[in-house]
Amino acid sequence: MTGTSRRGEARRAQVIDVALRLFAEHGFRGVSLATIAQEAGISEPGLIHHFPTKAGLLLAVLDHYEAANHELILAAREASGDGYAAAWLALAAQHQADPTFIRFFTVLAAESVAREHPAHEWFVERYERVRTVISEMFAAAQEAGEVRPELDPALCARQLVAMFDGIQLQYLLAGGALDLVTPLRELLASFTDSSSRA
Amino acid sequence: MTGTSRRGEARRAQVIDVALRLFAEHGFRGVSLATIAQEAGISEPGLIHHFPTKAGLLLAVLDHYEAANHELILAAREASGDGYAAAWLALAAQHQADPTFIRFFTVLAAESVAREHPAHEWFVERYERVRTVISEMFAAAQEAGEVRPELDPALCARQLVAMFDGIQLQYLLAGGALDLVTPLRELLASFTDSSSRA
DNA sequence: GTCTATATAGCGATAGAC
DNA sequence: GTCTATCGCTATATAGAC
Repeated sequence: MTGTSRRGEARRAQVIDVALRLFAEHGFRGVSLATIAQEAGISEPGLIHHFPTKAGLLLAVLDHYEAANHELILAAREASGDGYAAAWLALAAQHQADPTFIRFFTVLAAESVAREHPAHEWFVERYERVRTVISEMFAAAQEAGEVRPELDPALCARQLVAMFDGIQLQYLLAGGALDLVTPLRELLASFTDSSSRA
Repeated sequence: MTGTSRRGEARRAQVIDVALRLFAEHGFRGVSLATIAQEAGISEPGLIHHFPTKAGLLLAVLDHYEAANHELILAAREASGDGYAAAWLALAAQHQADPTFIRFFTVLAAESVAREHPAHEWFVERYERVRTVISEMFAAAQEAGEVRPELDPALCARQLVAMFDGIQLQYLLAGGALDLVTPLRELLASFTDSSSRA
């Protein structure tokens, strides 16, 4: 929005970091710019200087952490050899250790169901994109014989994403006293081989 | 809160009905008492007379429709003979036809993740209760040979609830252009018999 | 039991000095 | 690029007449 001085960039990054946590804890409507500014150690007009509107700030946070999440997935996939499933489970475990991420996306996704919500279009497009990517991943895995041939990759993708989101909600409402990984691992196991389900 | 005159009861029911729709469309924080009063054809202080606080109104709506949902489940179970799975699928199909219900619970559940949210405790207890009930249902079905013996009923319950919630979120963000029932039917089928998965 | 009128506070955003 | 000061709006809730 403004210049790209080193100090300005640092400020922006700091604000985005604080905004992630506060949006995650209280939702978009539940937190004020005054609170964000205060927690970031900046005045309210100072914050507005970097992010002219509250909606713009939210979209900046969404873009920033969606990119960060994408890098986590790529890294997890690299680390786990080439198993598509292991990468997702590693991602789930990582988010369980630091729930700010899933808290943010769980709360904001549901809030954005309202058509007038500033992130509505963002989340509509995000879910279409995620379903497509994962569906293609399942199709490739099926081709490689890692997924049972009678399954529909698109349906598997919808199921995996749904259980991921739903189990995160349960995790958050249970105050973290719940395992994120096991339900997903069992679902993925059911995609590969019926006899491998524990 | 006040007397229980017939007219008063009708007003309360009317307000609860309108509040369900508005909370579903905009969330708790996204709608004002003025809007609810206007849509219900009542003045704002008139509404406050019946429901002294906005939080109290929300809890009244939650209790009312949780009870209604419980009756739907019992009716669906009655109608579908005694199959536990068919009842859940019938319920999903019914909510797909009129999404107000799932919209309300999806939006409010995520919003209530914030600890200061007026419905936080309500949803924490609700999910514990739901998981317990469904877990017992799976255990009974397992005893009857309808669920594979090596599965953990509690884990199946968490998975079913999670996929239910997650698929509802996708349904809402896709503007209703998605099937709610199929992903759930496939999951339930994987619980009973591995060869029945399409 | 329902209304008009109003209290009180917090919100996002702007104007203009430095 | 950051500040002080403030605008205009909307929110929940209350007081008191009818």
